[in-house]
Amino acid sequence: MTEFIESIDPKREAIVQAATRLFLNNNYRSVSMDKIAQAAPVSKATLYNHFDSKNALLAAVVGELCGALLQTLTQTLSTTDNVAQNLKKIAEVFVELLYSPDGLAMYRLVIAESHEFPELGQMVYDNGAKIAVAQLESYLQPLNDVGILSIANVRFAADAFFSLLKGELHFRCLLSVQPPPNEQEKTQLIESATALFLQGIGYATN
Amino acid sequence: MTEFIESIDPKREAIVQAATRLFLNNNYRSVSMDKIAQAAPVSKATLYNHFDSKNALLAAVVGELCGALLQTLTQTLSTTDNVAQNLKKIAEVFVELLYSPDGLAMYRLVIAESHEFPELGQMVYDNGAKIAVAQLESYLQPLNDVGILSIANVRFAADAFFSLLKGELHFRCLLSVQPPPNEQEKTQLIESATALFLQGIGYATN
DNA sequence: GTCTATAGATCGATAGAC
DNA sequence: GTCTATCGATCTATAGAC
Repeated sequence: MTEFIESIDPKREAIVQAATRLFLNNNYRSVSMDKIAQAAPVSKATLYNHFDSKNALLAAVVGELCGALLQTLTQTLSTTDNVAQNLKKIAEVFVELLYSPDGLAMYRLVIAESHEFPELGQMVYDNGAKIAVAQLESYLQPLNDVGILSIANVRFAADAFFSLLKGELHFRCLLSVQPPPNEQEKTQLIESATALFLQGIGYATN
Repeated sequence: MTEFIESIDPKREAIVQAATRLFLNNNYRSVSMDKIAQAAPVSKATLYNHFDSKNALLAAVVGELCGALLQTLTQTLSTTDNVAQNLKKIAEVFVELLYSPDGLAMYRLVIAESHEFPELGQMVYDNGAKIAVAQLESYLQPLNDVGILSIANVRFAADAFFSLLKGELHFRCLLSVQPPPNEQEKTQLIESATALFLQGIGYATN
């Protein structure tokens, strides 16, 4: 059995952290390598010793963000048999991620750059939405088989649940038209979305 | 009665058109004023004679795009009394806009820049999603009052319908993870979303 | 590996002739 | 209004000392 020892390079870590903060808080294009080096703080030569290019640094940043994202999404859930309760638990994790300042910033960052840098989009999708939808799908499928739910297309239904949670509110937040929702607004969103979804897939709440 | 005569400046028109094409096809930051002037084609001094800055040019571009957007969204609809049919008509217009190459590109452009340029987000929201949701809301409200529908929150329901149409598919397209849907896929999306929505708001299809 | 210093290109914006 | 030419700043990336 081989043992993997992650050697942690403190300079590299500092660079990635500084770059992450700058990329999320500002536009990728408006952040220069000088600013990143200054914020780390390291010299620019050191920066280029660890990362071949600015694009490579962005890939590393998004990669590490995806790691954290994946860890949050795959945390265990669903301990009760109550479908509505379990859906709300899933919703809470998702909504917390989606409307967090970093979550919104990552969304903006990746959407802006994925057109000229497709690997980014693939990475975020595979470690985010894809996992979430697959999890919900594998939760709904057996319930549908047994007849507790009556869903025509389970895959579409799983998509739909997250879409309802995203909603136009998420769009407004991305456009900086309104600030992220507070706890009360998030709870209300989850309630409304869950209710419409459950009725939409033929589950009678009571 | 005063008559307004729009004097059309061909140079200005050429600049806006060239800038629109470049901004939509590439990242705003990676498009230089030199490239825009070259594509128009005009000299850079002429460009700055018509627009004070690159940001002002972006505002003009997005403003004109919003004009076209608004015109498409406010086109008359709903001639039949069939709720499902009317929803599908609304959905068709919305989906066509949302997944068109220019629609996706505009989405990317505005999301990327609205954080450092909030007027952009406000403009697009006021002339796009806001109008669409308001229209659907004013269509659903009387039906709900009469009891044909049983919606707890009409505003949320209107939001929800467009969210279902957007769905994770839109996210994947934005991330360049998959190409925009073809006609068949769009029709299927509209069918699935409408069905789930109608059942979710308590409308019995038959 | 890490630093200082700088190359070489390109950026947004402007001056001055016509 | 439109052009050519260019300014000063800033960008990504690298060279060379230690």
